Amino acid sequence: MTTLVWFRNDLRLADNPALAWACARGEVVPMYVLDEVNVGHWPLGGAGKWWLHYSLKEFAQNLAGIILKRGDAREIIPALAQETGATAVCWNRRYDPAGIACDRDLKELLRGMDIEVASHKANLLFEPWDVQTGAGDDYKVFTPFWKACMDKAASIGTPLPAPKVQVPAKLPASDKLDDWGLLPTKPNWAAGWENLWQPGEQGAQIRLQAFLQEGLHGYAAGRDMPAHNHTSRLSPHLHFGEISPRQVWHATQNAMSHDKALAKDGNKFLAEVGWREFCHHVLYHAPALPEENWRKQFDAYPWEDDRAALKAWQRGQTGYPFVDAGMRELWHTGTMHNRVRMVVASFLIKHLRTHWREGENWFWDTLLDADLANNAAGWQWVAGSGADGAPYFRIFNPITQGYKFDPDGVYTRRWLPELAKLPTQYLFSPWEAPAEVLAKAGVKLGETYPRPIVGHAQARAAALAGYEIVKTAKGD
DNA sequence: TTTTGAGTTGTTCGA
DNA sequence: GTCGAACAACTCAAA
Repeated sequence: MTTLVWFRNDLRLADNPALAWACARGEVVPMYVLDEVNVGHWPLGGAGKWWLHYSLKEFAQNLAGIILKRGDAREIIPALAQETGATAVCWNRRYDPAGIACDRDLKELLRGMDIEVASHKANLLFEPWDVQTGAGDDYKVFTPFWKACMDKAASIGTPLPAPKVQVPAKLPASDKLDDWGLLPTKPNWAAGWENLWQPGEQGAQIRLQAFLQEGLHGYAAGRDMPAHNHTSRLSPHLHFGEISPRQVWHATQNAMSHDKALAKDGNKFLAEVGWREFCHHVLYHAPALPEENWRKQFDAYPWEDDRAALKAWQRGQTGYPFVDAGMRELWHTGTMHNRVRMVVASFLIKHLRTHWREGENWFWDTLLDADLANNAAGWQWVAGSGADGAPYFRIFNPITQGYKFDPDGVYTRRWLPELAKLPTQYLFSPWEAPAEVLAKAGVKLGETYPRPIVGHAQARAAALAGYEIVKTAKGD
């Protein structure tokens, strides 16, 4: 019996329930659809396209063939099922609103054609509808959510091995990956990225093992220091499903069981995986999360619309070195350290009083790990409009944050070579440096590096004043 | 139903 | 220089 396996963000052989299910039935026709229709407001961003290209390239090799099609999945899948004589179609579930709607339509369509349809849990540890409060509601605060998850950790189960995949000798015609134009050309802003990242299932496993061996010990404290290698850097692999959260969970538990000293770091890391679960939980129960304030009172916030300021932020030219370092890391590598993400997001939202959606859009286009749930929930969290959000008065001081989390200035100097010779004392606020110090470091403010586009104290006061308006606004 | 305790990641001010 | 309190009240979740 032939099964059509529709791969989406689950580009892996191991621990892939849909693939395992299909293999148990017989022959497998693997396929991927570059669907630019069923995406809501969120067509794949530039960085994501780059990753997808290489991920698909490796995946096709591992599978010994995959059918690539571009277009509306609701038309392509039924047609291909018919062409291949598949008696079943299966996939792993996704949780974005447009994807859910598409899958629902397809299910009905295929069943009407007398084709069996099976969807599987693969990309989350816990289905969003399976985690409920005592009253049967969805969770809105992380800590009790994760506690409820941990109470049923036994349900996570064991990762599945990679199955033996029988692909028919003759597959229907496929697009050529290179014809999809997923890689940037003019200009090639991703030059050298292949040295930084290894997209694909193998790269994901290598990354996980490297993290468990080199990064996990000391993770709880080290994860906040952007100059150190204590973060897992698994997020793009997880986003594209080259590794499953269940594999991450088991490997981490395994490491913890062999070294009791890893308990604190391991649980902290798993809680971060828990935040990924929480973000998906929130998105599933509030599908407008990427577009609308989760707390309606924030509709009253008096946002600024300063295009020049937004551009300065995007380009890493705000005059606040810690912020600019992060934005340039993002542009040059397709990622940004988590601590710095919070600082740059706080700066855009609170210092520049720019709507969080501007930041969300920029991250969506430039982050390799851009993920609808994580991105939306993260930005709303910083804005204070989201689930379990930061209180309004938490306004990161971009100077203090630099001193605190990049005490030697290693990270900041790496991304701002024009300030490399500045003593650390002035690195995070060069405008405070005496003229002779600037001269000695070869810094000309306003020429080699910008003056701050806003004053910290002034911007902070303006942000707080904005929240006064939110405070008096009615909820829904 | 009502009550109670708690809530990822911070900053500033004044004693 | 260090340390605790204030920054608001609100919403959430469970007892």
